[in-house]
Amino acid sequence: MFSKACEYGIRAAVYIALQSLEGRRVSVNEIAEEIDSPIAFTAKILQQLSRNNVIHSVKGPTGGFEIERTDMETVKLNLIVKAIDGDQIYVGCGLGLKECDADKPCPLHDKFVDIRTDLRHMLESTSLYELATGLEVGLTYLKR
Amino acid sequence: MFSKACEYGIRAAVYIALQSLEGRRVSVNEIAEEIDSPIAFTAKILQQLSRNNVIHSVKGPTGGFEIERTDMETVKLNLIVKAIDGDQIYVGCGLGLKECDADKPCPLHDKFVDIRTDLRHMLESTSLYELATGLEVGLTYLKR
DNA sequence: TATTAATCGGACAAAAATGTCCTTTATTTA
DNA sequence: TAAATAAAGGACATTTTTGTCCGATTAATA
Ligand code: FES
Ligand code: FES
Repeated sequence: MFSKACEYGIRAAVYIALQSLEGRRVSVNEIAEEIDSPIAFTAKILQQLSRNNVIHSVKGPTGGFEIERTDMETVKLNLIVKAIDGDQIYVGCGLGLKECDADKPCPLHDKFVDIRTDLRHMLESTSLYELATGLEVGLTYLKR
Repeated sequence: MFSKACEYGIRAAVYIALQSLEGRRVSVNEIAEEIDSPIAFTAKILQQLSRNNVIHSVKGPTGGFEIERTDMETVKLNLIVKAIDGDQIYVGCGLGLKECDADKPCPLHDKFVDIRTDLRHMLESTSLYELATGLEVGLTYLKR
């Protein structure tokens, strides 16, 4: 469904949000440890998210990654997915035709669009804050 | 969502079903031409589908691929997807945790499972016959 | 029976995704 | 001001996916 990079990106962003709620700024090393992801690869993904203003980075000692409280409510998952995986999942044809076009649809078009629309709505309506608070309460996990 | 191999596999199976309805057996070359896919790669995928009894192959002159009329009604898309992509899309965690486990869920679990379940039901209820007849009527396309 | 047409299967090649390493840059603090 | 710390970024390595090539096998037909 999502690329590995995107999965790490979402998990990392949720972890950063969680720690930002506590006023803590976190390093790549801590993030990778807490979400069980490869450090250097995670660093690349965090750069992407930073460039796309999903998270905020600070260089130097006491530096690290954080998310403003207001951002973590306005930033929805679709922003992260688009930043990392692009928009193929939102606009691409389920059977791989060059474009998804309702005027010349593939055999699966109608049924596929239903699913894709649900997925899009879900991603557009889910904020980092919502996911982080579930974590905070101890109901959900970022690694196993 | 699906791998390229799986996309080609579904398109190929639908085309074979369509031609089998006309009593025609089709070659890899014709299939690849009609669904706009790489010939040799398509051949590999057809082998997989043949081994998994999704389609039937016949060697030698006048040979090719076909699907029994009864099979094309009982074979649902989930069989093709499982044969080619495995079952990660059915059982995997949306955020990439080692397993998806409702007892120790990732932050996205509930929302992701809803989508995944819809997708699974769609694939389990859609037959090749259904997709092929849409094509036959000229409402849908396998290439663009 | 020889030729031909088709899939099968294995080895290989190319491209994309995933992952690593190392140097540079910015910033804090001693 | 020097040392230490942390992200940024570029080059490189590995793995997976996608795609190609070619000889072996099977079966129809002249
Ligand atoms: S054309 Fe295939 S999903 Fe729309
Ligand atoms: S645990 Fe992540 S989707 Fe179920």
